[in-house]
Amino acid sequence: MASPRAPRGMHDTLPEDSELWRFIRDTAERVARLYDYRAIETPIVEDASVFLHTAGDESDIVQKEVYLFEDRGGDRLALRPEGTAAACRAYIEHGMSSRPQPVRLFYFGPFFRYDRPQAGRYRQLHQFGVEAIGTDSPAADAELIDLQLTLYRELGFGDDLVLRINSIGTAETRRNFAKVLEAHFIPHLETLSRDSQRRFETNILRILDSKEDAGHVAVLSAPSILDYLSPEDAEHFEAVKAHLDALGIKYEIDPRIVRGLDYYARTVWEVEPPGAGGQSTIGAGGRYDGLIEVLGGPATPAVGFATGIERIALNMRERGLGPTEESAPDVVTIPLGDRGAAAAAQAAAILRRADISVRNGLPGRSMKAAMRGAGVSGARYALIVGDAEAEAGTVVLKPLRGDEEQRTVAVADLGSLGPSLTDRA
RNA sequence: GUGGGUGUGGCCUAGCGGUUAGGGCGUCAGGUUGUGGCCCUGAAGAUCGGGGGUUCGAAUCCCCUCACCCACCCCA
Repeated sequence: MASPRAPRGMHDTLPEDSELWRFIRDTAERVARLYDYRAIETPIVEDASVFLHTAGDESDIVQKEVYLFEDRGGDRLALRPEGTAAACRAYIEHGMSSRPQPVRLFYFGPFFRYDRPQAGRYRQLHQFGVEAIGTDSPAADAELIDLQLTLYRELGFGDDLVLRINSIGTAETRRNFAKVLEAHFIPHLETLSRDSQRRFETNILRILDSKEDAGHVAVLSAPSILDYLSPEDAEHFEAVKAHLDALGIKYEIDPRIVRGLDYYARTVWEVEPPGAGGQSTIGAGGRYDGLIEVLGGPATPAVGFATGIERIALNMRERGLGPTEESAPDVVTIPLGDRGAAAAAQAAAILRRADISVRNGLPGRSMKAAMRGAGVSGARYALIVGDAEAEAGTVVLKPLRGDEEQRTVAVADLGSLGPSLTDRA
């Protein structure tokens, strides 16, 4: 019988990968706190309506990408496909509108989308997301972008990442703009790709984003949504740009960035590595001024972004970024004989209390094999404990690097040796 | 959902109709009596993703299927 495997599109994070992951997570949380954002954890499962109503029941997202199930009590639940709606649900549920606004939140965790896996796209994915709920200030948009870029910088990315921003106004703006696009594309419909012809019916804004027709004259000459913004929206966008300029943040304005869902408003942005194609966006954000209301809360403007950890890790590996040192214990014990094994375990306990990491060698191996293991481990010291040492209440401390001589140490003195046995600062 | 590529011990991989299916890494054990990382020797470990066919004979050819990868679609 075939052994079970991890579900399609879902992966194990092995010890050798977890080092990088922990670095990313620690850095993300550190940066978020630098901006005074605080962690929120929401359930991995939500009432299905949290995601279905917000995304719109007819969208592809809901139709095929949400993991839906009924629990034993008959409740309709969904594995969370994203974090923003869940954070908003919590904001409403806990009356956070009566806290000082905006409420600044961040989260880091797994999300689930029933997609066909490919490079940088998985069914279980991890995101770090940051939300500022309860403000329509363009300064908040800029703060989130700044935070996001600071994170990438702290992770070691250079300034070659491309930030593209756009404003998509309100749902009404987009409805009007769709009509303009319709009129623009109708004469060219015949010469556009099949895909674009389909998009003409389903989501005309996405024709602008078509890979196939990227060079098509009709796409190149298409009107820009920026010319159809309301005066207030245009002013807001100008303010966002001014804040970015003040922060010294470079950006490209890309009127082809669109978001289909109604609750999006005004600013949207994406960050991607230069020259990359395919599933390359490593993080995207935007304003969702209508979402809280859709979820049954008070009309509340908000802005946020989320960034994919797998894609960050992918890019970091390509660039050779992240922690380089393999993790190794400070000390490996080499027990010889039964009494030695008992004494070695006791010595290990003393060292650990002094914050020295110790791999306690298990008895039964030849000394040669045990020493070989200690050498391969990368540890700084081997601690040899045989019956003779056990008898005398001592251990032999042998440096594994450098040419320092080994010495015999009283067990009682091990604790005070403390810091001298570790690399750590 | 659509299209393409790949599938040999834990990992990388040779073999492409007749081989005891070979190698490297890793693992484990030895290299004399209590001392390592290199080196040497040995061992365990694959029936070649799964199923069905063609053939005297298949890891090697054909069909189906599954998985992975890549691209499209979509991307909250």
